[in-house]
Amino acid sequence: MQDYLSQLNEAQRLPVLQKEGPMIVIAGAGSGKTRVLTLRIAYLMQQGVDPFNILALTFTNKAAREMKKRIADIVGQSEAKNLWMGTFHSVFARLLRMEADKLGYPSNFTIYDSQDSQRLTSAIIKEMGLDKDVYKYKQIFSRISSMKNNLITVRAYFANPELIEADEMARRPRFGEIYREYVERCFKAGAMDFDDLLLKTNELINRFPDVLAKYQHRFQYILVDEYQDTNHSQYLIVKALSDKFQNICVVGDDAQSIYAFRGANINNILNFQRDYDNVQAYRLEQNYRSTKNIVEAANSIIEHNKTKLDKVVWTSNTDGPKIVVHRLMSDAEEGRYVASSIWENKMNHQLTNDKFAILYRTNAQSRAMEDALRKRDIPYRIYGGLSFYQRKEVKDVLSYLRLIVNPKDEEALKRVINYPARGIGATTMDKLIVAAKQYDRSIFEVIENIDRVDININGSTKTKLRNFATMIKSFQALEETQNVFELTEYVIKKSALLTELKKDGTQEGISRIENIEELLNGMRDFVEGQKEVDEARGSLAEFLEDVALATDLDNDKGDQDRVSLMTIHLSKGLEFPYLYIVGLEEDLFPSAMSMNTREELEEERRLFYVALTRAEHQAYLTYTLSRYRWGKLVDAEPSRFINEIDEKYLEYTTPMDDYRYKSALTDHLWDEPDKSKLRQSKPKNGTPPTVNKPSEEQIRKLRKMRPVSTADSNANRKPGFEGKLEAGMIVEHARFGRGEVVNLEGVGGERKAEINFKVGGLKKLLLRFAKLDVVDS
DNA sequence: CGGGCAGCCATTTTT
DNA sequence: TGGCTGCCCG
Repeated sequence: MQDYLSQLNEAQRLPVLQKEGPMIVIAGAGSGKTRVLTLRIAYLMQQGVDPFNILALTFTNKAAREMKKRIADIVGQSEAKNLWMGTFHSVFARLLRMEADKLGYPSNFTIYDSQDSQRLTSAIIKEMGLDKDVYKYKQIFSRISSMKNNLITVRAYFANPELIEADEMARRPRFGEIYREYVERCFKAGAMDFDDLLLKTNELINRFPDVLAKYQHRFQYILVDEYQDTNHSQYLIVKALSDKFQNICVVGDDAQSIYAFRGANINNILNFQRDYDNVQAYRLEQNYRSTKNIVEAANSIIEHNKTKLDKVVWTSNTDGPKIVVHRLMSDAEEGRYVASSIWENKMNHQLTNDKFAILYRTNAQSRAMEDALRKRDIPYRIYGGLSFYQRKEVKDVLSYLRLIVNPKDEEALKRVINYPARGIGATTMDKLIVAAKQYDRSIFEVIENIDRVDININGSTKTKLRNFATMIKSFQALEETQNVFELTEYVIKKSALLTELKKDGTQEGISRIENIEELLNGMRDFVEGQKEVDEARGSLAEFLEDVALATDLDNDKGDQDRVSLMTIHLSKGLEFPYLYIVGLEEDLFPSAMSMNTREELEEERRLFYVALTRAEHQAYLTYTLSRYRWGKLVDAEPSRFINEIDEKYLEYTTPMDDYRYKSALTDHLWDEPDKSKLRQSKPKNGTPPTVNKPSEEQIRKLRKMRPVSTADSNANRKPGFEGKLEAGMIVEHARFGRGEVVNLEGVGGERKAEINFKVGGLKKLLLRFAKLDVVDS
């Protein structure tokens, strides 16, 4: 242990050695906070604290696993395995299983993932006969979620006239009813959604003081990682549990708070010192991860934020190369640039693929990168998007299993009752749902009692229903004796699911079967793992819980040597020697949807800060002048964030030659109103890229950003041109010839001139495209 | 009831 | 552009 402690710097050692009392560790990016947390826990155990009395909450399961492993290395596996460590969701799911009966839930309750939740919301909206264009299920569900995260139960909602009025104003007066039905349906299905895992925990400790006392006593030492990303519900749980002993240690970085959109409250970390008495505050400011250039560039970004704690991250690492900024014409070209840059770096520095990561703001951006990497035969792995367990075929299998554990699980039932097709269609389902409501039973119970229920379903359909119920019950019987792997193999055969998939001989069909095989492999590993740990928890139920709470990142077996592709959100906590941050464009990053308030923009900026601080050695920033969005080619402007980095850390590498364009190819682009042609003219991969002329404004910006360029003189246009244009001027257009400017409108990149051409007549041209020369003013 | 087709919507981020 | 829903016909 002493060995480990001696590896820490002074700032890191203090929070490790302070055994008791509330403390906050403000940990800058790359400052070794995981080490502090790990060693703090190990140290506590070495000081005689029972691991059963330590609760450590992390942001991802993967983080928990890794930390547990490191602790095991220090104190031994047998001790470490008794730690309560995991995400909020997994820890409290486990706790709720033990206490479920108090809340009227079965201990084998199902966990609805967000897809289940959204489907249920959608079904309710439909059943209530509401207009789906007014009541958009995603929006409605996200409001339900935010209610829950703020502990506004259905009852609290109806007791709050302001909330009701807000929904009336938003023209969705029946939100409250949807909310109520949603909650009831979940309860009847024996299901909790993600937010329930926190909400019900709160309910449990509020309603049952003895239960609270029990867990306060159990969790004498509490540690919370990534505290800046906790929401109100999580905050309250931590507050309540730590209230008795006040041995609470929270770690985080306000500059990396990026989950406000899902209810995270940055004030939790900003106000921590007000919430507890005699808080010890520690700061970890030395960065061990990145070069000086990267650290200081990141500092210069976050400087632009108003809301932040006082902290200066520094490093004694070398300067390292400057951050490369590169402009491209299109998203496809951006992909090619990144791929070839990775390839060059690999060659020049003898690097493996796993030294590289590509980060983007939205999942949709991955495609261009994938295409380019594939063309160069660079292996990659995409994180996020659909997790493995959310793929249709995998979820179908899991739904059968869920039904075995909990036949009341409505969402699982709806998925599989007619897949593979067994003649139980929508009409029958509707009738069953109505009957379930009428008898106040689950759908499965109605099916089980189909002969005793007054229901308008014909005889042959009833038989089909009976067969279905019998099949599920036979699976249940088998669960007693078989492990997850064996059971699942049996289920996919008996349910005819495998046969159904085999019918489809297409590439996708084959890959579906492969995915199911993969699932089975995972199950085999799980079964093996269980034998080792000898944890006697119900293994199917436990498997399903792991799966429900697993993220894509968790599923990573750290396999092979691949380039990582992921959203910036997912990259939090990771690090890569070579990092590409792509799509640095206004409206994309920062996102057009997050620029309405200062708070939103600051969160985007923190996101950029997180992105850049993932880089260890070299970072690349790219942006394009146009990109496909919603299947349409749209113009783009460089992100303001590029300008916010102090220039001295940047190197602009875009050659000015890019601006040369072939007029034959692009002539028709000059008449702006018809943008559709622009789309059609987009060359396929492999042909020389069409080059859109950048706007004067863009050129000006680039100039400003690139003081030492020699290529500037090659620019074929005078800057600031559009500003000089006035009504009455005579101009010459490359294609339309001479004309007189009659009117000007718009600003910046949107500025247009109305010109009366001698030959072509009156036309409106976007100045950023129009190639005009002033002939006479 | 099932399959096929057409039209619609979507892209901000996720436990 | 692509994935999903809803409608229509067999």
